[in-house]
Amino acid sequence: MKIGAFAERIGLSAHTIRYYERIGLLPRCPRDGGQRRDYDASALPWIAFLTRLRRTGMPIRDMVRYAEWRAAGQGTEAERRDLLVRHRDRVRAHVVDLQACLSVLDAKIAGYGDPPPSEPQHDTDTSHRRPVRPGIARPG
Amino acid sequence: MKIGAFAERIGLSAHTIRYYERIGLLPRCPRDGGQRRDYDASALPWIAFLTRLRRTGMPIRDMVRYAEWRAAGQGTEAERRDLLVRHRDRVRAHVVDLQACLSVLDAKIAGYGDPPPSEPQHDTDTSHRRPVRPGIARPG
DNA sequence: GCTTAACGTCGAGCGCGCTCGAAGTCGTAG
DNA sequence: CTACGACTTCGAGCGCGCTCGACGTTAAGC
Repeated sequence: MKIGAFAERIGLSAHTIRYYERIGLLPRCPRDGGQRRDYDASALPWIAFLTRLRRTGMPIRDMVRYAEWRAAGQGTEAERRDLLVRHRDRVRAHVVDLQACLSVLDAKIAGYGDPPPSEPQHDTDTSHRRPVRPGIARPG
Repeated sequence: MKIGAFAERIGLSAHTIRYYERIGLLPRCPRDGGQRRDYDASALPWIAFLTRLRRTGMPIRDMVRYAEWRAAGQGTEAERRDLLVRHRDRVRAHVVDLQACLSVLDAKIAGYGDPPPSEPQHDTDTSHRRPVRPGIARPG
């Protein structure tokens, strides 16, 4: 599988994949005839895990450390585990914070009242909505 | 309250506060004797809300749009509400994704097994931990 | 009056995570 | 044989959200 098809499959650009290989996130991949990258499905789980680390906000330098430990093989399990545990704890705290922010957002939105039905809604059943009360002016 | 004290109180740098004012996130604040910014507590709720928008990942350009609508006053409630609703929906989706990633992380960490008790733990009660099973080698 | 620290404006710079373009190589379709 | 498009390496550039430094002014304490 060439890098273009692979990129499309995993939802990254070919540029990004080469960049990841360059900085050591991805191991040097096998080449066909010595030049062009040729991927197979065995690379997918690792990349999927990497993208999860990214989406959860792990800095790339930490991902690189993890990748180095992984490449080093046995003897690095404790470090890898610690890194993941610390990351998980940060992510958990972040989720808690986001949820708190969400309730603030909900309150703010409720303070603006229901939207005017100027455009017909796709969902025409409004029976579940709370009655319209004109919003009281607030700071913000 | 001068900008230094204010900055310390809200947890932003004076540089950042001036930057926020420059780009229109904060209204031009009253000056003492025409020059130096003089804040009072009435600015706090708005800044707190702004920092929540930031922490939840709203781009600054959207925050500026919101701030402009807020400054424009009445007649912009629908726009403000829509912006917040769209943002809230993105944040909700993000939280869902983070939670999914967290369970992957948990599984990965579990795959490394319990950490070796080389350092004495602060929590010496280990009765709640699952029994030690040597980790099975896995990719990653 | 003098020192000093906090303030002011302005614009440049930084760290991050890509993103892109240039310029060349290769393999296959027509 | 030719054209094309996907690949290669390399290094520069970008968008974001600050962050900082230079340099001048000003108010407060001694």
